[in-house]
Amino acid sequence: MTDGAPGRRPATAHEVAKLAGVSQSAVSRVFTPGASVAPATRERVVAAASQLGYRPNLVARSLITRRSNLIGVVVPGNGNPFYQRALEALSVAFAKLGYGVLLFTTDPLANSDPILDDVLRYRVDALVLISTSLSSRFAEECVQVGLPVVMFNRKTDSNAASSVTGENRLGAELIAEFLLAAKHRRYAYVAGLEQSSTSRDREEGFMECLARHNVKHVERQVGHYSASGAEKAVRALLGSKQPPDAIFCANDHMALAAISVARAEFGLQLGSDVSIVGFDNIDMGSWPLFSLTTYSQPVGSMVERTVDIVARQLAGDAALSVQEVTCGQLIVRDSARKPKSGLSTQDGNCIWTLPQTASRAG
Amino acid sequence: MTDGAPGRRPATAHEVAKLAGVSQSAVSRVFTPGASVAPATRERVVAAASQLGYRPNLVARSLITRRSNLIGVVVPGNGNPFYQRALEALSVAFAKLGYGVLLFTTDPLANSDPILDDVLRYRVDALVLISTSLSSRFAEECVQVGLPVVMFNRKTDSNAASSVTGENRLGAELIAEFLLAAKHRRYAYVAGLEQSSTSRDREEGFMECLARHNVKHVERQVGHYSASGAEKAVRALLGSKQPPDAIFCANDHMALAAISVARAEFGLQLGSDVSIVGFDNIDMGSWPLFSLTTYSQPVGSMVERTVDIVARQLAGDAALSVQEVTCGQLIVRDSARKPKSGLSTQDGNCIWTLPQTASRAG
DNA sequence: CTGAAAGCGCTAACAG
DNA sequence: CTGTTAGCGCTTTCAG
Repeated sequence: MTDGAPGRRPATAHEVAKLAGVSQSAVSRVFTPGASVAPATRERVVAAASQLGYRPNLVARSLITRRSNLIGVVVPGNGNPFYQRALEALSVAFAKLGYGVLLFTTDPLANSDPILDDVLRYRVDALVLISTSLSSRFAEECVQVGLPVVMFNRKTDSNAASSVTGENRLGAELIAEFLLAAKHRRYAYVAGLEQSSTSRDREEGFMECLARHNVKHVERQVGHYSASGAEKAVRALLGSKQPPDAIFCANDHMALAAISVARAEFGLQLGSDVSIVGFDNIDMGSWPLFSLTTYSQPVGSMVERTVDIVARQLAGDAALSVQEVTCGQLIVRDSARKPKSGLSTQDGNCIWTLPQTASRAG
Repeated sequence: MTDGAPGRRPATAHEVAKLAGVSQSAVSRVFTPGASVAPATRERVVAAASQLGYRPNLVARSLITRRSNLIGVVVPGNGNPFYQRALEALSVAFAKLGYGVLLFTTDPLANSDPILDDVLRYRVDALVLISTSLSSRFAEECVQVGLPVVMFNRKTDSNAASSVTGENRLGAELIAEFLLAAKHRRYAYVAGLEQSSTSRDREEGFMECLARHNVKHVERQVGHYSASGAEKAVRALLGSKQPPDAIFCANDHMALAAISVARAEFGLQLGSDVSIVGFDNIDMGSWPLFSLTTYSQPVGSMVERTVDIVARQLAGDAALSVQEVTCGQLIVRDSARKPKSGLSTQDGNCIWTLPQTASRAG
């Protein structure tokens, strides 16, 4: 009832039409959402279609509508769980809107220029760049060709493409305030990738806030957003003569690796011997073993915003470029020493906000 | 030099032909790998093409070649790092062969039947099912329609579709032998999903081997392959009156969550108070904090095999259904107590093999 | 509401 | 080696 022969090629609208005794365009209409077809006709077509196992060929449809219904999504293949979640959510959200996700994984090591060609050849309707380290020229080239681009968790200097990011600067500042309030002595930052706008913004927020509070020296290492990079960075930090007692890692993935090293290799107690804070709030951070203090980036809303921007651009009624910032919170757990005040509870999480009394330079 | 107007639609072969003063088919040939074109012609076409920023429209090509150059990949959205790695590797490998990856994420909770429709509509050339819990009818339906299907890390009873799996049974048996050799007393298994062939095979291997050695009672919990599921399972296990001292989790993702709970909530010392073993050998298992003993599934070779099967099927010269098993090893770290003998080193890992003296029933 | 006709951009025989 | 001629399977006017 669903197919003819095993290996036969898929039924066409033409064949359905013949079987149903109608014209091929009638078949097309039945499978076009807004078209008007007589109930009787529709019924016969549907019957014939299901008998033949017919499904409209999206390729053919794309050719004429000039819409592939495909969204290209570019993800760096570095094992960051935050991207996994984002990708999962994007995929589900786009599917719900009838779009397919064409996945491109950038090898963090190799040159990823050919991806542009692939993307353009496949005629994707839009492109989502998940915080990848592609040259910023990339996005601009796409925009120039008229391809809507949304950068997820990243920005470029020129605001040619839209972007959805978390509160990188603000979050990092708050983390600095938080660590200061708990009276740490020696601070360190573990950067992601040097080219990454996200890592830079977080670093600036962190460093500048510390500077405002007269912290002169802040240790710095680069973790390349990878677990092994973070491990090395933290070994260097904690192995030095005057190890820091407060480490801010540019993202959770690195923060977890940092905790692993601090505990297992240096025998340190998190939250007392050393404080480690991350950024993202990935699921694993809440595992009792890590209990990571972190500034959250709400994947759900970020994905929502992203999908929304794409949808609006595709509908044609949107500005060409939007910069969205989604709000997060400082989620307090046990990986960092806690200040006396400023703590409260929200949605089952302990969060920290800057007490009124403290000064907050703009 | 790469484009005409900003928002204009992409150049067509026709336009390139006009500009180059050749026929449209000449343009087509220039962009077809094996075609014969006079050097002079090629040059003019290439020049015109680059001036117009022309790239062949894969959609149009697909329509006529009846090949979308798209491989559908279905992944369960449960945050398992093993799948993330597999997906990354598959994506890179297929890209290298000129295929795009169309991603489908199954919501572990929701019904995923509509995916079949999507997949078929997009006319993907082949389908890779990453150990998803889709009804086994799914794969069979695809095969019946003539769509090549490879199951990654999973099998169905009917061998209609090809599959690439690790040594589930053998690995689990070896784990049992390993735990027995280290003289544990009370054994437990944390299952994945009940429907999962992978979890069942591992359970069978584990249980039967223990039974052969006269272990009567083995505790059992279901972790649903999720971190939170595993946490619950382990709490139940370790919170009981007679907690097990040897726990085999159906995969690493759950094993890590289990370790987290055992250490942080029960204050247990891994490898002495309790032994936890996983399956997969994901990167995080080697983090010093976890130091997970596990049976490895080599993602690299599994992906290679998968891509190879797909490629062969697409080339037409392959058997319709192949069942491949890729070999792994028992990687010994510190999360489980070690036996006296059988340990050796390989590729920087400590591995365990069954000492000759012990009996090994078939 | 329905059918006929004209393509979407490209590949694949064919003659030349 | 090159141009001409048919379509691939579908959407979309346009008459009826």
